[in-house]
Amino acid sequence: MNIRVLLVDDHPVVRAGLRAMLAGFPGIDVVGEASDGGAALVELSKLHVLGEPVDLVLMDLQMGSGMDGVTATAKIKAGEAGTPPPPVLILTTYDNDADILAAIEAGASGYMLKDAPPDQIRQAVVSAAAGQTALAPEVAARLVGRIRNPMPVLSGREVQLVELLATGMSNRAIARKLFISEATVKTHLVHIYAKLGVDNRTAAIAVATQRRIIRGQ
Amino acid sequence: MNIRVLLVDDHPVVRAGLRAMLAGFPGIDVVGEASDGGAALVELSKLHVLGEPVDLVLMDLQMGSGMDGVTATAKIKAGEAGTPPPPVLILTTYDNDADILAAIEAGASGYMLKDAPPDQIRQAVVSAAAGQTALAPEVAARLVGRIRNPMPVLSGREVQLVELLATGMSNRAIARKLFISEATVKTHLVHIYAKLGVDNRTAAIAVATQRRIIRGQ
DNA sequence: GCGGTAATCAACCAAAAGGTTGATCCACGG
DNA sequence: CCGTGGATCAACCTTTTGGTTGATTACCGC
Repeated sequence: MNIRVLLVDDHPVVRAGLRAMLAGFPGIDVVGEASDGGAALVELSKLHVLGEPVDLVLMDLQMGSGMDGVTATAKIKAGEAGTPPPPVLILTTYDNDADILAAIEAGASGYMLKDAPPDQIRQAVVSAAAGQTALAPEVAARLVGRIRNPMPVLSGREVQLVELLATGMSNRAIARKLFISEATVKTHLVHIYAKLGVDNRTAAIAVATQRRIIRGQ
Repeated sequence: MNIRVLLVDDHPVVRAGLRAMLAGFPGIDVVGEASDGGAALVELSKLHVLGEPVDLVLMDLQMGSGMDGVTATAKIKAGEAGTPPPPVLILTTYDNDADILAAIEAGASGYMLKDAPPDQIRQAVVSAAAGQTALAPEVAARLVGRIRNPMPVLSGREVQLVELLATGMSNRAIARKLFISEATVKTHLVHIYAKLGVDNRTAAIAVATQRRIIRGQ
């Protein structure tokens, strides 16, 4: 029985590339495409009622418009497409802590980088479809590094704070955005500064960007 | 006579996608691939001595490693591949002012976005190979908007300030580093905030990074 | 169940940053 | 030669951040 894959990426070029690449591998069939998370949910449900179940969703995290990959992953895992939730394999361009944490938290089964060689992508697809976890070597190394060196590591919430910091938001704005008090924001910041070895928000952004805790662009 | 295209992108997936997409269009042949700018120059020269000239280079600007697209474009236009310089069409993910300007300055004949529909890409390839300029609608709109409403430009000193800002230095530290008073630093910052349309240093860093006034990462 | 960690909030004070006004000096161009 | 804009500085005041202390809730692992 072949692995039935749904592609989700907002770039037609990338969808064509994945389709062409996966077509070269026996045992893998691309049964659908979608340009964003919302379309993916619709496509999943459509394929389900047609009796053509999807074994694996291959999805980019960053979508230019429409529902983003993290949200879509969470909704798929929650069964909101009206289907038994298939594994979701993230295939994206960047490897930073924030993206990886968000994807795993949302229920992704794997995290691969787009510049991976074709065979690595093939293996990841097969593993993820079989219910296993598939991580790119770069990603795996990051996670192992975190475990080996657990002290200077930011919690998920703290990473989220740093991301908002980097957009230039004030403490008040962050508090409103996260529905918490300014006092809590300040507490988080103090912890973040201590962990990163800095004493102000701009230095925290600089260090977090350099350590690839957040993405610098 | 078909248009002979060389693909340059560090993502195998994207190269496969472009190859598959262009294969569907009559009159266009992909005659080579390269994973970065340096490899592109080598490939160009190799195809030249083989008597298989390239009519168009289709290239991404951001290459993970190796020579970046802007440098490669400039070198191709300077004839450093030992060939009559073919037109270079940029096909990339982002539409930043700085990227567009850099590409055009380096001699690119066009600037398209990867999320463009296949037919738009086809038209751009044909136009660029014919020596015309091909701009994505989003890019054209940006350039026109820039002319109509020119963004205030930071002075050299101000850019220098923003660079130091992004390293996380305090006003006092910046003052000492530049041998000026804190008052002067604050004055510069006020001007910078006004020009960038923000009201604090982190937002200034975010905007400056996004506009590629400084480099992130 | 106990101890650790994460997340939440409050009050307070000190330090830094933000905003305003006004001023001097210098270089460059019409 | 006079205006414009860049770079420099000062005084003053308001707002935001940073640093500390202390406390509650909840979950997780042993």
